[in-house]
Parts: sequence; structure tokens; C-alpha cells
Amino acid sequence: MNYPTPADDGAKDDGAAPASTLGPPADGRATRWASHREERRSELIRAARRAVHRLGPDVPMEDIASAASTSKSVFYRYFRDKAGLAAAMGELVLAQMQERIAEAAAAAPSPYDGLRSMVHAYLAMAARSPNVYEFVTRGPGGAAADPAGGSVAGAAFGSFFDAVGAMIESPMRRHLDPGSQATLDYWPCAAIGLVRSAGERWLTTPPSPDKPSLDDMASLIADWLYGGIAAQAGLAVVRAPLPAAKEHP
Amino acid sequence: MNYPTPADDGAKDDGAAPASTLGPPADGRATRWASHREERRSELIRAARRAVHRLGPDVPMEDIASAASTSKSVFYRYFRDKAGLAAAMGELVLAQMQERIAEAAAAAPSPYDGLRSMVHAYLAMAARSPNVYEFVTRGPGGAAADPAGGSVAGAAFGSFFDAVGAMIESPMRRHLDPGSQATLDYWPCAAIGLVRSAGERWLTTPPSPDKPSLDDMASLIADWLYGGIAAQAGLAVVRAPLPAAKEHP
DNA sequence: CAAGCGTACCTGATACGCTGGGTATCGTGA
DNA sequence: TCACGATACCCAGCGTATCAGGTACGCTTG
Repeated sequence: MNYPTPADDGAKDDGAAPASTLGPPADGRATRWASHREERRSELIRAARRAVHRLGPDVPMEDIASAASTSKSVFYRYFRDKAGLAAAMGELVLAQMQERIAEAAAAAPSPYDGLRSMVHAYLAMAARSPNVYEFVTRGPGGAAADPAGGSVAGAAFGSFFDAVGAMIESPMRRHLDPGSQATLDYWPCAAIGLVRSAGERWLTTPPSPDKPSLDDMASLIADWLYGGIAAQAGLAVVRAPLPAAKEHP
Repeated sequence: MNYPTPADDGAKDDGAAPASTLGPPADGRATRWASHREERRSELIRAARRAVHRLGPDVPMEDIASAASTSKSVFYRYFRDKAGLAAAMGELVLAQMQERIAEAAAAAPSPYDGLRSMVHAYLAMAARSPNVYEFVTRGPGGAAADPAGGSVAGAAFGSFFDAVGAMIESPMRRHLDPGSQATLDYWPCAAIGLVRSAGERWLTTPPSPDKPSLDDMASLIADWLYGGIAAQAGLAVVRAPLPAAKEHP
């Protein structure tokens, strides 16, 4: 017997709309659980995040469940599958990331500085828990988080990188004339790829005196990115002289 | 009972050295198979490539084997595991790619054109068989082809992207002063990530009038890459006029 | 109005099916 | 004797099914 709300792992439903615009019944027995479910769901996500952080990105569902001191069945009632859990976790991580970026962006007037702080936030997130980062990005099955927007069978799982891409795209629109549509379509994705690839290599580089710091790495990457796009955006390639000093007059 | 040559899937051994530098006996019964093995091995790789091309990147080993009209055990004698097969296949694909690049690079004097032809070759390879591309890059398990050079437990499987990275790095050395070590270390990897990400998105974009052609895409990507690195390399951003005559003089 | 029964839903546990990677065993041919 | 190649097998891990509790809600009944 399936539960009436199988596992709506899109989490698209808003927070607190108990029961007023509903048609006929509004049965209290049914609505009673709405808030509970939501709370439990995020609790499960947090527990899973901890488990992945400690046990690695390949931890089986059963171990995740027992780390949350419950059993698989609960997780499979709240998330369609392991990829669904990963996606939900990605949203959480990304939301935290967005907070940090919003702070940083407020203090960074130029587009270049905005870009750099985004890269910085991304790198910092990944470095804080590589296991969680890997679980969220590469997905459990390996096919979850492809950089391509749409799966063949319009399954539309808004995965981690799609969200990041959207985050990049909107500020870009203001600096790029609408003629270059292809750039607008492909650059965010390309930029993510660059950051991801360089970032992951940086992450797995063993610490050594030669290894760049997080700040250095963020600047390096932002330079590459910015140099590549600035010409098309018609922006002067004036960069702030790097973290230590402030920007040009 | 293990075979004396379990499955040396590194394929680091050179092409045609049958048996001469071996130590004591050079038993005819033992050496008889050397050339056979080698031949069979590449035959298996080609068959697997065909199978993956037709059946998709998630095809099970058993189906690969039967598509090669043999059985799993043969593959597992020639390759340590599925990832080993993928790596071997990657080497083959990459070797073919390198040929095409060598041709193109010969006709392209400027660094920019060299870069663009590399991107073009990469994209063309991916577009020719997306299934094979995916199998080779993302690897079967999902963890095989990470952009990071070394695994934690120095397993050193020289995977696809490592080889591509090396291919980029050597020409770069000539244009970049040795002061910027970090750039030399991380840029090839970063560039691959950009190409990969944008390329994969382009690959999976359904054909439409707005979709850029392969040539356009290669130019677009090369521009981004080149703009990002040219400043550090101290190169003028002079580009060859491009096939289809793009904008920005 | 309150006691009581049925209802709707959640929980956590165990057990199962199934896919697919990798291995061991065996007969066969040069 | 050696490698070959097919079959049968083991096992991890995802996802599903089933079941016995447990708790708040709501409808009935006295």
C-alpha cells in the first residue's frame, strides 16, 4: 500500500500553508503531519550530511539510516531514491553558500570582485567537507549531476550545478548585451566546469609549501574566468590588485 | 589460481617487443602468447567501444562481452575491472584524438589556433559518439575519472583527463615564464573542466536553429580560455580571423 | 458535553528481489 | 602444460514490501 504522499522530494512546496484554500474536507488527521514532515525531512537531511561527512561519499543507504538512528524505510519514504537525497542535500548546501555569497557580494562593488567571492565561497564549501561535496556533486550513481541542464526524458531534477548556473547567469545579464546569446547560454556552465575542475584538483593536492592558499586559488581562478569573458562583455580588464590591497581608485 | 600476468591494464608496455629482454629462460610455451595477447587486447577494446557506442555508457560487462561474442571472464583476464577497460578505451580514443590534433596544429602557427584546434578535436570526438565519450570520461563507477591527478592510495591509474592535461601542459611551458608555477599546475586541469562542461552541455542541447555549430562552439570556448590565460602569458590577443567571421575586431 | 471507537498517518524493523561487478571452477584445444 | 573461454556462483547495495505498534484527530453516541 503506497502512502498518499509518496515522497515529494522536489521540496518545492512552500512552508506554512496549513489548510484553507483546499476544497472539500481539510481533514485534520491528514494535515496534522504537514509541519512534522517538513521538520523531519530537514532533520534527516542534516543527519545524512553528517553521516556522509564522516563515512565518505560512498556510504550505503543503510549506514546513513542507522547513523540517523532509524532505518532505510524512513529515508525512502522521504526521498525517492539516493539521488533524491543527494539533490536535497545539495539544495541545503547551496542555500548556505548563497548566504555567504550575498554577504561577500554586498561588500564587493565590481563584477570581478563578485565573481571572485563566488569562487571563494564555492571553494570554501568544498574544502569544508570534501565528502559532502563529492556526494552532492557527483551524485551517488554517478549520473545524477551532469552539467547538462535537461535529461533526455525531461525528468528535470534541479540538480546542484543547475542551481549554481542560474546563480551566475542573472548578474551576467546586466553586463552582457543580449546579442551574444550563445555566451549567455553556455558561459555559466563553462565557468562552473572550470571552477569545479581546478577546485577539485586543488582540494586533492596534498598540503605543501607550494600549494596555493584558498584565497590565492580563488583569485587565480577568477582571473582566468574574468579574462575570458571580459572582452565580450566590453569591460575593461581592470582588476582589483588582489586580496591584500584594495581596488583601483 | 592467478595467472602469471593477471591483467596489466596499465598498457604501459610498449608496442612490439615480443620477448628478448627477458631474463633467464624465454620459454617458447610462455612467449608464444605475447603477441597474441596484445592483438587480442586491442581487439577487445575495439569491440567494447562498439558495444558502448550502441548500447550506452551504462551497459553491463556481460553485454559488452556478448557483443564481442565472448564472455566476461575474457574481459576480466585482460582488464582488471570495468574501470580498467574504460581507461584502456580512453587511451585509444585519445590516441586517435592526438593524431587529428597533430595535423591541425601543424597548420596552425599561433598558440590561439593551436588551442582552438584542440578544443575542436575534443568536441568532435565527443560528438562522434557521446556514449563512448561518457563511458570514457565519467567512468563506470563514477569515481574513475576524477580530474585530480592522484588518488589517495597512489593507485595512479593514468586516466583520460590526466593524459589530456599533459597534452596541454607541454606547449604551455613555452609561452609561460616559469615564475607562475601555480598557473602551470592548475590551468590545464581548469581548461579541461571548462571545455568538458561547456562541451557536454552543447552535446546534449537538442538541435535547433539557435544551437551553435561545432566550429562556432570551438571558437567560443577557445576565446574564453585564451582570454583568461593570455594576460598572464603576456601574449597579444590577436586571433586568426576564424572560419565564420565572428564579431569584436 | 464527554467518552469511546474508528481513522489517517507515521515509525522502525525485517525480509526480499534484483541488478551487476567480480571470482572460482571446469572442460577444451594447441 | 599452458592458456583459453563458458558457466555457475558469490556478494554488495539499491529499492520495495510487509507488519506490528503508536498517536492525534473526528465522528458518533449517551
